[in-house]
Amino acid sequence: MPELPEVETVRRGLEPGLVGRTIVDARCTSNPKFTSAPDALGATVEEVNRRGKYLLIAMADDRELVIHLGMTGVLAFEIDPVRGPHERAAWLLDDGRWLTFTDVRQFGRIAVVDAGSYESLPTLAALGPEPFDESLDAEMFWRSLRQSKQRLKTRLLSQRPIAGVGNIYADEACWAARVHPGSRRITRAQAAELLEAIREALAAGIANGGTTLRDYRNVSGGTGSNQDELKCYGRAGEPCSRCGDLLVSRVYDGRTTTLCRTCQPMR
DNA sequence: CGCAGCGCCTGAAGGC
DNA sequence: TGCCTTCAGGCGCTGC
Repeated sequence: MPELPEVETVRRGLEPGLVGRTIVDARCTSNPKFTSAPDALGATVEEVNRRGKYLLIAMADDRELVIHLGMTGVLAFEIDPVRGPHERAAWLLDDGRWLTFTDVRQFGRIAVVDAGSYESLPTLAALGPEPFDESLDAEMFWRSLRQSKQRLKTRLLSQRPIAGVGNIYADEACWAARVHPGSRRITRAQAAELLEAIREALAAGIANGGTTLRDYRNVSGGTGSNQDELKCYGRAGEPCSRCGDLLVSRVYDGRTTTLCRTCQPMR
């Protein structure tokens, strides 16, 4: 499930091959989530940017090609792509290569919008600050968390307090910061610890080329290695590497959550 | 307006 | 072996 580190890895892989290229052909399937892909036809790519989990491909006509990978979206450069059953869209570049978008579960999304106009993508329009934005400090983060009565985990996944955190990195960061993901109120000090833990977890994810549990691939088809470094996510039933107590699994607002009851007390 | 709940979607895995 | 059920989960949408 691509979260910020996976999307950033994809962004870095796309950038050198995409900037300066003009889109000369395009195709898509009939699922409305992907039918905007051909709207980028004729445009020249100026920048490959990212906000949270969204790829924002800036084009010379002041529009943006927005791509969200959803759960199983994979972008790849290919010379002569086999149009497999899961290909949802593809763009032919003026150097003869195709950029293909495959997405088994079709949770991804493609949109072409006027630059910065995100009304059709409400989560992007209301996205919180980038994790590595220096103007985001612990006080601001704590205030944003406090604004809501939602559980901490749910609030993090809303993308409002901070952009780009999904289920994996939320569990990892809460574990590292010793805060309970089901908590509805955390202290200023806990928020400071959590912000630092989120930054460390995401930075590690990027450094390791992302987390590949099943579907995630970079644009070269390779896997990441961060799955080998996870301390909490997906390890329910195994001993906590910090205290030895068994990690447990909970469901909060429909999201499976792993935590250590000893290291992460509710208060 | 905030937020809980649901639906989308398919393949893997587990139960019988 | 094969059928059926459950699960994974980000985000958009609906309705309270």
